[in-house]
Amino acid sequence: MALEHALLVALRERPASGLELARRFDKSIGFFWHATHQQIYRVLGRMEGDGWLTVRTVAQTGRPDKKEYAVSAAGERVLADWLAADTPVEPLRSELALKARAASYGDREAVRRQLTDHLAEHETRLAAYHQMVEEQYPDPHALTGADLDRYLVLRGGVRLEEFWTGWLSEYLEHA
Amino acid sequence: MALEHALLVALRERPASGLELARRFDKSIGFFWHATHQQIYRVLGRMEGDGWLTVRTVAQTGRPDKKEYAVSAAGERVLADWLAADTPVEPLRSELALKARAASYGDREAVRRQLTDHLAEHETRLAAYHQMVEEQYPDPHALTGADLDRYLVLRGGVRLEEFWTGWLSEYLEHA
DNA sequence: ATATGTCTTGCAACTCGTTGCATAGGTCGG
DNA sequence: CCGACCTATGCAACGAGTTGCAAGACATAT
Repeated sequence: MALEHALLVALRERPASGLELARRFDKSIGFFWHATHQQIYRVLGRMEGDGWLTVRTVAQTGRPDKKEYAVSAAGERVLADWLAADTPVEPLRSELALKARAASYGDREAVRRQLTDHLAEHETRLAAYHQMVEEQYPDPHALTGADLDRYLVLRGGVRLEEFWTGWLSEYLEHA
Repeated sequence: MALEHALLVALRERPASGLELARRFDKSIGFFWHATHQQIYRVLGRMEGDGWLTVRTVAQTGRPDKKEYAVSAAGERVLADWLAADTPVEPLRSELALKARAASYGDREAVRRQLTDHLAEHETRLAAYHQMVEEQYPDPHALTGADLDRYLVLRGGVRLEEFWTGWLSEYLEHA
């Protein structure tokens, strides 16, 4: 029930088409959210039907038309209501942690290999996030408002990758 | 598609009934997994039908009978195969991070309040995990095999809560 | 002009998970 | 005995999310 809100946030930052949103969800917003294009299209349609969004067809040169969505006044209210509502502490699910716990019931070396692969992947992401911080936020102390929020969430992405690399390193070192 | 495997792990550690599993999933295994009892009952039934589990009805004093499930030989094979299979890096979803990013589109103070609540909750969990480490693993260096795995996953729980408390503190301090 | 590719949107079927309710056995207090 | 409550299992309906496929618009190359 929260993809709607993720889309409202993304469209509030900048109006976009379904495919553009799908791409954006693989990037900045994607640190803490993810969605496939089908899911996005379906929900966009429902939100438009509910009057939360306005659409306009945009002709493009060399490409098919696109439908650009923007947040309506009603959508703004939905967004504000959601922001004010309590947020449950989300339950976690990590298949990898489950495998780490169960390693002795199968091929322990195979499990180690997967943890090693994930460690490399999270190290790559961590480096990418660090680069984003350097390039996009050279002077964090000067930030305010939405820019500061986005920077601090990116910091959360950095910290999350540090959690993964730290824990996986600890496991691989001791087990 | 992985709740099956979580149940195999839990039942491999110790045979149990549906309700006992539901309770266990709120505790140790629950650091990195979660499931409701309905979901558990349904999947247990399917797994039994697939021959992954064996059942025996256990009479209890002062309570209704329970159906105690255990992993069959076929279930052992499924478990081993799963442990050897690649694990995709799981996409993350955090409604709270989304709200942090969107704070300027609504009542910023209300968002801060939620982050503060979550910070308190994660500090509580962190303290509980630390206590578990002290009580259950007084001498980590002596651990091996499945015990060591369980300890290291609990360490992951500690590190994850440290991520949350660290990030939320940073956000609240600067935004 | 035809084939190939890619951008954009979308449908249909399926699995997974949650919520609300139901049923049955058993305890304990009044 | 009756009502309230706990344990244990389960059904039905719904919503959310994924996967596979399709179709139309436009571009480029052969």
